Amino acid sequence: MLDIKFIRENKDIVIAGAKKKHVDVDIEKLVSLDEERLKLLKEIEDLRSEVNRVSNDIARDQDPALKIQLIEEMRLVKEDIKAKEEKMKELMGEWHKLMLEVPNMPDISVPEGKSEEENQEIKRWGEQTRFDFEPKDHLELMLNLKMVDFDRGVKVHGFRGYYLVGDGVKFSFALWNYASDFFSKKNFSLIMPPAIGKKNIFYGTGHLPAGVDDLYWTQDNDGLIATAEIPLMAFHGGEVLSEDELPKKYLGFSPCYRREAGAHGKDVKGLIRVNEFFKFEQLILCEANHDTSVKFHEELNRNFEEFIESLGLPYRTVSACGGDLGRGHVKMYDVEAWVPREEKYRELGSASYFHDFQSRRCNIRYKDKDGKTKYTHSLNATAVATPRILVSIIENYQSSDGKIRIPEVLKPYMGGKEFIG
RNA sequence: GGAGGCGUGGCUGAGUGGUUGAAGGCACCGGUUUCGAAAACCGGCAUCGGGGAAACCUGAUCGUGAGUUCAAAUCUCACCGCCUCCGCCA
Repeated sequence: MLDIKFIRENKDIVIAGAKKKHVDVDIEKLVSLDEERLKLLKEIEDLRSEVNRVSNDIARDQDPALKIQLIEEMRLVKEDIKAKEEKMKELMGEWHKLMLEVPNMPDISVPEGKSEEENQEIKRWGEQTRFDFEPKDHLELMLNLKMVDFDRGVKVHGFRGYYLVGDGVKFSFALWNYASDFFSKKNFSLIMPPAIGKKNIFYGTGHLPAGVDDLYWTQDNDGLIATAEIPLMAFHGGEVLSEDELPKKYLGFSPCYRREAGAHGKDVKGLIRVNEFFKFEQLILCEANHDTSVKFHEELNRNFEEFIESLGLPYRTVSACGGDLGRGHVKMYDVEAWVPREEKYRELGSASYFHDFQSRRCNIRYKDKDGKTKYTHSLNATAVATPRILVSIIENYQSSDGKIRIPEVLKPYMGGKEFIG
């Protein structure tokens, strides 16, 4: 959520920002609605002020006739207030709806573009893996090695259902333990959040209102989290932190549930796009300063790149274009790993920053050194998402006999074994 | 799931319809005192909006939301949360 004052005073910037993100929202309407809101607010408050004043007079005054007269007068004023409040309620409903739709402003460095096709490559690391044999895809490899069972997965969950079995499970644990150690060394505190959350927390990160159909809902109107980012942001919701406890760095680990409602026909096979998976997520709350946000954004992204490098996966980093950014994002990098069979880079995770867009919605503030209360900035980035990352590891580390060489750094977590299979 | 109790400022704790944004205490900040400190004494100390250059004026806030009333921390209803007991359970 943006500050209405900012929107009011920088209408043109906000309109341009929304346009860059290809978000259709009527800023002109919001601003004129806000003018109306302030005018009505003033009227209501003046009337209330009168009621307050006269009510005190009534309490003090001893003359019963005068009392009755004042009470009668106030009854009329009350009716006036009621009518105006009714109007206000209506107006606020629309005002709020519009406010939630206003996207955060993308950074000037964000490339123009409508969809992910126009994301801009900013870095490449490693040689694209080539084989002197016909490489298999992860599906075939993992099925042969009995790491995954899709037939029974679909039988049980339906479309996008899967079981991880045997070494598929072991490999996941290895990655989780490795990630936990790797990021803990970078001073992130481990958290396992609730995966079921009350509806309001989903507004905090910006997953609502736009993403209703992508989330799962329980009969109690709670939602299943799509990422640990959601409960991690809610963690300090409503709190006022002090500046010296910032930055807060958290490494959340949680199951993630996504309906992938808008993705029918996309990635229908394999482990790239599934309805439930596990993810370690980096999250930072820091002081409200653009340069600080940028610094931590680069740091988060670099952490993730280092992690991928340590696994020896060739990757590229792209800067997401305006149209590919979520509403709350100021800027986002995607890290994409090389998938040999498809001969293309596929997303492994992303790093984003939000300025105070999320903190404002979550009401996370801090007292700065001058004692002023401000909204923190927030950032987050993937640490590792399984089973998606298995796709690129399995395909890049395959040998001609269908075995999978285990990446050096994971060996200690796989009981020292060299190969799967 | 059943029964009961509770929710007031950073903490504690008064307050059951009328100048109560809220007594008292603790904590905190400033001052007096002191070589310095403690103690004592004096003063200050909620948040978020609106108007204003400012002084200041004004609205809202006692878990949340609605209602009754000229007037609500106080009365009514719903919801949320916490505690105790019973049931169920990894």
